[in-house]
Amino acid sequence: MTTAQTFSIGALAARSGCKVPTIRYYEGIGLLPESPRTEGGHRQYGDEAVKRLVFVRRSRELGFTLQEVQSLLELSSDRARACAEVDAIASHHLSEVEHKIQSLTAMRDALSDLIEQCQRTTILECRVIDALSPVVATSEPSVRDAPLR
Amino acid sequence: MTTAQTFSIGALAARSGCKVPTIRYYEGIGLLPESPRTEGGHRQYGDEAVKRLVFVRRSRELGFTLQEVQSLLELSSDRARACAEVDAIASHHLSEVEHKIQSLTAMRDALSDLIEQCQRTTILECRVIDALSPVVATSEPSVRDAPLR
DNA sequence: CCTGAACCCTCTAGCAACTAGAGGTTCAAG
DNA sequence: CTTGAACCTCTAGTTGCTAGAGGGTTCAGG
Repeated sequence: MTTAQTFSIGALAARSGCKVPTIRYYEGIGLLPESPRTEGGHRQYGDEAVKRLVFVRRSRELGFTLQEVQSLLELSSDRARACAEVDAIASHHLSEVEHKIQSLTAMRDALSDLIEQCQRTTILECRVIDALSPVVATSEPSVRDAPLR
Repeated sequence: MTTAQTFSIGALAARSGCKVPTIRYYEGIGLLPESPRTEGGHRQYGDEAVKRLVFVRRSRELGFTLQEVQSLLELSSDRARACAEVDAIASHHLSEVEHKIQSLTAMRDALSDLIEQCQRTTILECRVIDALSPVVATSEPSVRDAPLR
């Protein structure tokens, strides 16, 4: 007899690997459906909730935004549908991740260069501070044109 | 005669590469000192402000938090001080950056594996959805123990 | 001197994705 | 029945800005 078991939000948290407040938060923003309640108002869950929540957690671990997770969840429920949209979301996300890796790598290289050069003496000679400190034209607004943004 | 020139927040933005609201925000949180004002209440800046702001912008580009930037600014003003603290901040930040790179790289690898495996058919066979969807024990709370947090 | 455009002002609210806390209620074991 | 753990809601905080409303100032041209 595998009767449909229900369990509390704490148990769901333990089974899914999410924290209790996070689950409530997800429900609040509509990522999880509102659960049935006990008479006293406590949330009750079943195995479906665990599945959905683990799906969310894994997606989050891969760096998908909650918006993307929402879309993935919707798409995943329609099993006959073409998975091109899933692919599009994943590919787009992949390129964002790659972009982040690139800028972090650039940061890392710049930082380690700086740190290496620093001879651990005084601020006066610190390469780190040096590199951050700009040399400003003594008075006239000559740099006015630079369209930095 | 290089008289001390003053200029508006817009000009400071142009010279520093920061946006106007960002400058006001920095002032609001105490990262920049309150500037003098014109009679009408407009902020007035000089070259010092440009230096400080470019320092901030460069630090931000290297990924330092505003807290860290604050500390770096304070340290940098004391030119006789040992730069060990600067080094500590930078090194700590470097290790955080490296850590982020690692987790993003792991994400990237997992994602590109998934996407590669997906044969662009239907959701039913989509590897991406597969990988995200958990296989849950049919009823009993057997996984209860996992102390994930 | 006056007008009008371009700039400036403050204040509030919003984003992502939670986390923390206050203050109160329910559940389940003993 | 009592107790303490777990649950409830609600608000506010985090980071680093950005956007908007609703207004005031500045300054060059006429």
